[in-house]
Amino acid sequence: MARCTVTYEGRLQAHLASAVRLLMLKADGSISVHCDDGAYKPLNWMGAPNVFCEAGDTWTFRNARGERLVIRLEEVIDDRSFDLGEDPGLRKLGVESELQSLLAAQPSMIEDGLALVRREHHTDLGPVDLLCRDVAGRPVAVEVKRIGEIDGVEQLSRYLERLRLDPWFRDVRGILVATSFRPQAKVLAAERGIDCVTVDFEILRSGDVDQPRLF
Amino acid sequence: MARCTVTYEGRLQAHLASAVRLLMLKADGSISVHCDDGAYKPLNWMGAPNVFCEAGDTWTFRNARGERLVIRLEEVIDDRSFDLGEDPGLRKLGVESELQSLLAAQPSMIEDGLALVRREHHTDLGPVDLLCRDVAGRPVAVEVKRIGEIDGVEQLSRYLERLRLDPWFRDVRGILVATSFRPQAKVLAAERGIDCVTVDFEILRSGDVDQPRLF
DNA sequence: AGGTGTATGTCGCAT
DNA sequence: ATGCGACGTACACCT
Repeated sequence: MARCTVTYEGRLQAHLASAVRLLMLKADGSISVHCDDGAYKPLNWMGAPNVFCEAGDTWTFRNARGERLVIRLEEVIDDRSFDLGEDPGLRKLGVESELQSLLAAQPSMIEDGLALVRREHHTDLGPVDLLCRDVAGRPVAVEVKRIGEIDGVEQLSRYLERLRLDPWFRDVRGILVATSFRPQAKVLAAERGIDCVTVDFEILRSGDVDQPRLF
Repeated sequence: MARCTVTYEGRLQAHLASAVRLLMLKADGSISVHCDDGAYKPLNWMGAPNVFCEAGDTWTFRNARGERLVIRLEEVIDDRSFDLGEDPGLRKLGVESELQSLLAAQPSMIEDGLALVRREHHTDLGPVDLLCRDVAGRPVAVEVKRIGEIDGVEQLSRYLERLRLDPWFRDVRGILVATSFRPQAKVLAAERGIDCVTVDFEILRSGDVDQPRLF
């Protein structure tokens, strides 16, 4: 805890005038500067790896990209150090990768009779989440999102455009699957001839045999 | 500083097994949980505003979106409180807004004879950064980015598509201006008939009369 | 090292 | 409240 000024020069220039702030120096060599508002973002920071240089009351951190963080300490109010040890880390459920594997195991939840051909099918522009075949034998590119937004429509559009250059996928159609949709995404999807399908995590999990449990 | 377990349920489910961590409670009521790695992201957090409930060794934070963060304290190692006061805040230079105003003041830096018609011209799909007219009198939509990426091309494409529905802008062309470009962005821009122009902050600032200075 | 996609992104601004 | 774009986005993953 210290009264300090902070200067960052790198992707932009930033300056913090003198005030009392929390300086957090971590085991990996990273540094962050926090004020008394905002849970998530530090005011300023420098990630690891960086080169630390102490000169009098001035701390300088430099990284490989030529960025520089300079902290001038005017008054150290409190200085404490703790040994935290290794952290077991965060276990997460309900992210896009889980959604994708649940849907890969039960593609008929997307559309009646839909069959999985391949997961993460590679195109020049990136991977198609699920490549399927519908009940009529027509190829279907499925893009999976937690939330259906305009970017997801654009992404699937690019994949479809690229796939259709291949005679095998000339008549491929697209489905955007998500747990919820923004209105604008639905509008754009309709314009592009892409179907939007809403799915539910609970229902998908209840239909899958070996579902993980957190608690 | 405390040995604790943490559970979050909201946009996803997350769980942290028992370990020693830094719990940061700020003046705005926000809470964040930090381990000994990573300058930027907390392991878990709940922003303000939220409702705090203390019951024995268990802290619960709830927000309006129905998200819930539960911290179970197993051992408090250190508990300190500091008054930081108001922070003067971060002053920044070199962000997109500065780039846009520099270019608005000197549109000829984008292309010879280019003249500004309007900044932030509104379309149904969002604002066009700079609406201009070229030396031949043809309308030009300019999208300004610090870094030219594929998203910027998509964004400008959407604006152009929408503008061209208006007879006044039937023959509008697009220019993406940035201080640097990703190769993929240039490829997609070429496909879409969009020009890419690279500019330099230093040169733009030197051509502008009242440029701000941080230090 | 560079490109791409995800995120409990956050944050600010306009509607 | 929601939509939308910027951010030193960070971060994991892949080539």
